[in-house]
Amino acid sequence: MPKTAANSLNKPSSHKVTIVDVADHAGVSVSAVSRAFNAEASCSAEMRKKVLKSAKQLGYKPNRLARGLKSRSNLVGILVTDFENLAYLSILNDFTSTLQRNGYHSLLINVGEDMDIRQAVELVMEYHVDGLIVTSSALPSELVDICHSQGTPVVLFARRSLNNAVTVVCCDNVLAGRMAADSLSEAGYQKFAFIGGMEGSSTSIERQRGFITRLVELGHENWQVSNAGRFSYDAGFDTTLRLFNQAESPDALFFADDILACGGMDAIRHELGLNVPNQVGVIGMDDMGLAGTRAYQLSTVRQPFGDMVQETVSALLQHMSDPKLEAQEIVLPCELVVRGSVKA
Amino acid sequence: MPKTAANSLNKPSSHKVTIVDVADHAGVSVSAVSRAFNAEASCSAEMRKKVLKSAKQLGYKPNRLARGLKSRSNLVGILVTDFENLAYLSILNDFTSTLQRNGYHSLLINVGEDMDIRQAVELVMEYHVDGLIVTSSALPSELVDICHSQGTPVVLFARRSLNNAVTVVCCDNVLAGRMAADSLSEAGYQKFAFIGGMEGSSTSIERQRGFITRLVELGHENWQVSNAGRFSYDAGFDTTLRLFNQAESPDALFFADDILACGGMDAIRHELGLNVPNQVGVIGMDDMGLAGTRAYQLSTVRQPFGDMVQETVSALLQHMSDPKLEAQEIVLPCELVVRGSVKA
DNA sequence: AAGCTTATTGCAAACGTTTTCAATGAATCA
DNA sequence: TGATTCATTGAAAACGTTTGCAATAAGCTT
Repeated sequence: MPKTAANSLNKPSSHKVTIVDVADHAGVSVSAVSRAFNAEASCSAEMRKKVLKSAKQLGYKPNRLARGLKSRSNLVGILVTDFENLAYLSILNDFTSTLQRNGYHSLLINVGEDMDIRQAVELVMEYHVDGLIVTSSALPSELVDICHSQGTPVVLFARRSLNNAVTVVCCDNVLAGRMAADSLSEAGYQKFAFIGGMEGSSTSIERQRGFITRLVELGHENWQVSNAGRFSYDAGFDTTLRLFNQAESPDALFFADDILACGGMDAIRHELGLNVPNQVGVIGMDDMGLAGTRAYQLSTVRQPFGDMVQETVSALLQHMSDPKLEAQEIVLPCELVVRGSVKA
Repeated sequence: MPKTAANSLNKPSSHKVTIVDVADHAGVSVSAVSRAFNAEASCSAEMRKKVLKSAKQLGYKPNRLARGLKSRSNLVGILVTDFENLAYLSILNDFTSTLQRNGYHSLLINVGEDMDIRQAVELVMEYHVDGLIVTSSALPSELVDICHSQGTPVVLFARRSLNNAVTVVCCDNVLAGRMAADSLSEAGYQKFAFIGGMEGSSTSIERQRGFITRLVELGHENWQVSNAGRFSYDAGFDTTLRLFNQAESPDALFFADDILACGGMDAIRHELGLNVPNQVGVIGMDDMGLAGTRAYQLSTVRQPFGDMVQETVSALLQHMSDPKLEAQEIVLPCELVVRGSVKA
């Protein structure tokens, strides 16, 4: 006899047990049960004890959807575009665990081909999330307004905003570029190149600006800019190859991203047969795990992702508890990590 | 004057616009509006048109929490432990986008320090998810029962189960181990070692079993097993070093994971100064992006994660539309990817 | 043309919580 | 002791949907 999944009668609490079942069993009102489950509500210790006992006996678990209808959903939307950047795995790890530790849970939205940023925002609003985190992506101020009009706070992660009505957490990408320029210049390299990632990416543009500006300040005139089009190993590899096939090859490269830099280094070493760091100096950005391996020993400008996540969640929590808190811009410092890809 | 976020009156639809506002505006019943928004419901074309027009004018968006109270939430829980394995970024990318394409959204739960697997399952049930995906983790049959008793289908990803009441999608890890053994044996290596990942990980154990069993079948007697304790670069590096400091060093290594293998290769090349593949042969497992770089050129047993994700979602959707569909075990084939870390 | 199916609509009852309000009783103060 | 606060509780009204049921209208069949 094929048994259907839903009607097994093995457990004492067979089907769905609700708040009223608990109330009946404990001989108290529904409101009392509700209050027993909400720490901040007014409820005597003995009442709470009695209710929780009944709840445990019956196997009661509150329905978060129903709760969300009247109060908060405990859901936070996380909008992610950057599934190409390996650093995002650990970023997601940090976001989810930090949010969970604070009693919130992650509605992860993949904004890409099938879903643009505005659809994504509208979607999470339909789920009545208590807060929204937008990673590495511009957010039209019109969408910020939608969120604010519903009382939903938003924090932008790793992305500066033109719109100053929204809180952002990022690092100083311009400064990062300057640090790379200083480091390569000090090491004695002469012919510089910047290799950018995705076309129009604001982070890429800022890093480029800092890098070039600083080179000019230092009196260098031999520099060029190239664009890989994407943040990927292959793009870094190919673009670097193209760069060295031109009339004048550079001898110092700053890549907008570590994965680009790894691709570039492999092209330089294994395809062009040049020595890093003696013939060519290389600096990446982010300090993802791969950068520290013996195979690459990549010098890089470390982006403090861990701290950035903490700051982002913390800012979001603040905005949630105080809706009239005003937007702020939190800029964390980058750090140059010196390894073997630049001359001493 | 400090303006509170929620009471701006710039937009025609200032506060929350609900289904009854739309009904009033369109001059129809609430039920009609509901049906207009649910494709499968009985509703005339003109009615739907009229309703959608009003809805758009008022800026109405259905409340998914309220909907979830009576019917489905369109939420799928994804339980992840493996934030250390870089392959999971692309896996998450595939899961979220595939689910979205089918109208479902991802409640991503990080099961780790603060939240064990049973808390995670109970949590997603509180959100009344329509389905549950559990990645690389054992699921006690008691928890499977909880889900089934609520009518929530579950699919295990990349993990075989002792419990045959639950659908699983995985690859044949034993066969993977056998393929690695065949490849290293054919290349002429003599002294074999298997380096496992996390203690007790079923995938690690199965790969080891296949590897060793096949070696024995092929008549080899010189083999050993070591355990890195984790699936990480450093663990692979250190464990390999230890292995070569023993009396008899191996000349052929099969690692339970690509990242372990990369750590191991770096130890062999840069610390021990040995040549890969001439002095030592190395095979990894998964074929994550890093394996294909010029720096590593790692031969590996490819796990078809993309297909596995598709099969997982597809199986979940089937279970959701037909609750009495019985559990199945979907085993996808692995593939040996030959690169430069094994002699020709 | 009368009866029969079928598609469309509205009414009202869920769905499982939270929260306002008023009521009760205990405790504090003068 | 009587008046006053204060904490605790219950009743009932939301919260914004979906859906079973009955009613109506419209299209077919004979």
